Amino acid sequence: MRGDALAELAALLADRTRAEICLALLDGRAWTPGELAAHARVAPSTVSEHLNRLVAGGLLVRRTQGRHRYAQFASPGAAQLVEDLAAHADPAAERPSTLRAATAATALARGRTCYDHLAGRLGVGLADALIARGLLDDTAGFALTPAGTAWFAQELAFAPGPSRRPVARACLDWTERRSHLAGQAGAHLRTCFAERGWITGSGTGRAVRVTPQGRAALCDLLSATW
Amino acid sequence: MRGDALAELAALLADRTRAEICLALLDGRAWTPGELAAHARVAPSTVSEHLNRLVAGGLLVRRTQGRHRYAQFASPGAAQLVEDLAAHADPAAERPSTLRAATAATALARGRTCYDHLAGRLGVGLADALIARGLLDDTAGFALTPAGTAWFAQELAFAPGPSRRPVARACLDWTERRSHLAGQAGAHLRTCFAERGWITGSGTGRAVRVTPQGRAALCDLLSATW
DNA sequence: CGCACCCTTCGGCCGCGGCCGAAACGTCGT
DNA sequence: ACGACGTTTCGGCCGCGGCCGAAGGGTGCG
Repeated sequence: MRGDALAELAALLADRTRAEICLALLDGRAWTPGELAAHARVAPSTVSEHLNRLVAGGLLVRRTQGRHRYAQFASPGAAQLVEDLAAHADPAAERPSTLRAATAATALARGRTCYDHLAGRLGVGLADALIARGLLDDTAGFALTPAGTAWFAQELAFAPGPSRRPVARACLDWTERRSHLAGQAGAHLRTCFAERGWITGSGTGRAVRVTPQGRAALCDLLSATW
Repeated sequence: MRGDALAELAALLADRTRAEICLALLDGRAWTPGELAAHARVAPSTVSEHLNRLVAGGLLVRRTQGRHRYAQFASPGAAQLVEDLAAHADPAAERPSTLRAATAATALARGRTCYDHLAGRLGVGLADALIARGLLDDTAGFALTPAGTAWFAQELAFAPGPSRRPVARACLDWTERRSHLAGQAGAHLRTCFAERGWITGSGTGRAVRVTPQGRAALCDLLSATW
């Protein structure tokens, strides 16, 4: 293979600010340019240019939502690459990872929060189940069907608030590469499930675990199994 | 962790010439600056500076031998890092690797030639066995003991040639991170073993396999098992 | 012992690229 | 519709770093 390709890829991470950005993104969240600028202590315009390069290089993708343009990893492989490099660059930070991060990573992949809603395999699985039952329409983004609106109201006591925030919205999942449910309905799932004791935050991070009661309830409610 | 460390590591590979060097070194051989300069099409002085950076960064180590100063990877982990990056930079080149390179890599780690002598676990194991039997002295580099000289002459029909090349020399092994036997005696082991049918070159590369007869003979000769 | 060769260090040139501020664009909220 | 805000593009500055050629060691060979 040509060295140019390798050098080009490495150059993406060979800048302090871009490295800082990728390290921040390693938490799996999607960050806005403004957040990243504050985090890396540079001007927003600078971050914008860096994001352009990282996207062009295939490491990141952008998702535009209102006046925000979130950035996140393009693939688990890209994130993995950054993690490998970071581990080699700072072996000390790897130590606590060896066992803990491995389980933490699988826990995050299993289920986690994404801002205020549920993501990971749990989030994607929920969305799949809702679609399969005809409660969620995924033909153009995500939208609750009439049956879905009724179901949310009856089963989960959900009534859309007056906010302009969309009721249902598709949110691309980093680990699963598929969409999970965000928006008011997505946020309601999280709070409602937590109130009913169906899910618990496991550990300090954003990982989420389904309780035995939750497993039974969800199985009953959606014919879904976790 | 700080982004600086990650950026610094990535910067090592973020240059076309350095990337070319590392890619060349991926074959496990130790290259001279001159060879690398010809390979990368730059002046020797340029390569020299690049090697300085790569060594300072911990990716490479140098081994000086006569008027040559060979460069090779500092550790299997460093080589792995470059391979990971290269695979991500050029996924097409990865395809033939998936199965073949995996087995090839283990084959190389098991036994291979290093210029004209034996390396890998095979080479390191041979050196260990010779030391254990008091035939090879490793207190200051490698040197044949009187018993070793007699043993090489009797068992392997080895007589040192008139060349100025040292009879025994330690050669740092890339995969094993320990020394194997080079020099006239090391080269003789290889040719003699091959003549007797104890080893065969497996495949097109530099991988070497011990034949069943070789296994028995070596076990008999050195109480060593491969 | 001296020549030839390999490699390194040094000095200088040049271009790439990161940084910022100003200005343009689009979205949200009133 | 208008102002506020988040983001991007553009222009310009500056410094880092890759490149080479020349000069200076160290090693091997005759």
